[in-house]
Parts: sequence; structure tokens; C-alpha cells
Amino acid sequence: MPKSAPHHWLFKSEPEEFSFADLLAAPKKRTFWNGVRNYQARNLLRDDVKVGDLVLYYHSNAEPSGVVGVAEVVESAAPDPTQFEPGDYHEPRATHEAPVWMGVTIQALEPLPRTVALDELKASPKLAQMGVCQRGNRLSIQPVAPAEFAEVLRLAKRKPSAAADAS
DNA sequence: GCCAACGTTGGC
DNA sequence: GCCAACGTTGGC
Repeated sequence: MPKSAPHHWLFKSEPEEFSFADLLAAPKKRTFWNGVRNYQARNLLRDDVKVGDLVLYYHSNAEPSGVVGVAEVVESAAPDPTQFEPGDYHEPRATHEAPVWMGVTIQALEPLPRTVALDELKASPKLAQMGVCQRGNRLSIQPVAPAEFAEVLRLAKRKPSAAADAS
């Protein structure tokens, strides 16, 4: 059996917390994606995010918010160590035998030629179904269709004005 | 800083 | 199991 094609994802991060530039500056351009504290996102990380999958790196609460880079999953799910540590991410119910929260390790591939801002994503008819374009969608780990992934990369190579002219 | 949307918690 | 209260996310 051939391996299945890589899946595509969008990971949200507040740049003040951990930006794509921070990822590029990290050792081996890698980081463990810790701090996910939502069960739906946790389940995706645990069950569906695989080594070799591609990630759109999205800056939320940014100026502007949007997709800024591409990363690759290099290690599949492992227990999030911050759940065992004191602090904001501590999880009293977690034990090493039965961890509650999981994370994956990603590695930066390339920054996009320019940020594809949220309003551009919303302006593209091909991205109408994309999770991040849906009102009220707060999920920090979202599946992305292959065609959507390609469209975001295509938008990133165009001038913003050209994107606005698209019909 | 505001607030809409959504998730979680806890009383009952 | 219902649902009100509360907390968080994240665009604006």
C-alpha cells in the first residue's frame, strides 16, 4: 500500500506568543506545538496530524491576521509536557500514564512571499469553505483541503491588489 | 477595549 | 441531562 497523501492543516498562533519568525529562529526551525487546550483540536493532533503533513502558519490577533508561512509536521503526537508543569497550561487531571493534552512537532519550511491576510482569504471564492473564513470559528487546529492549501500559496505569490481584483 | 461566538463548568 | 453563568478566542 502506498502511503496516503499528506494532509493539510492550519495552525493558529498569536505572533506575540510564538510567531513564524520565532519558529524560523528556533533550533532546527522546529518547535513542539504545546498549549492546545481544546478537545476537538487535541483529537485532530492526536489522531489525524501525521509526519509529512503540511501546515499553514496563521497569525491570529495580528496586524493583519493571516497566513504567513508553511511548516511541516516532523513528529506525530506526544504528551504536551506543559500539562505537568505549574503555570497557565497545567492540567491537574493529567498523569504521565494518562496524559490529557497532546502536541506535535513542526518544522518551518518557508515564509510566504507575503502575508495573505484574513480579508483576502475571505475574498477568495475558492476559500469560502475554509474554516478560518467561517464566522465564529475559534478552532486553533483546522483541516485544510488540498485545493485550499494551493490557493493560499497562489494568493501569496500575487500582489494584494490583484487578489482584490479577482472574480 | 468591545463584544459576538463558542466551549466549559457546575448547580439542580 | 438541562441550561445559566462564566471564561476564552479573536476579529474589529
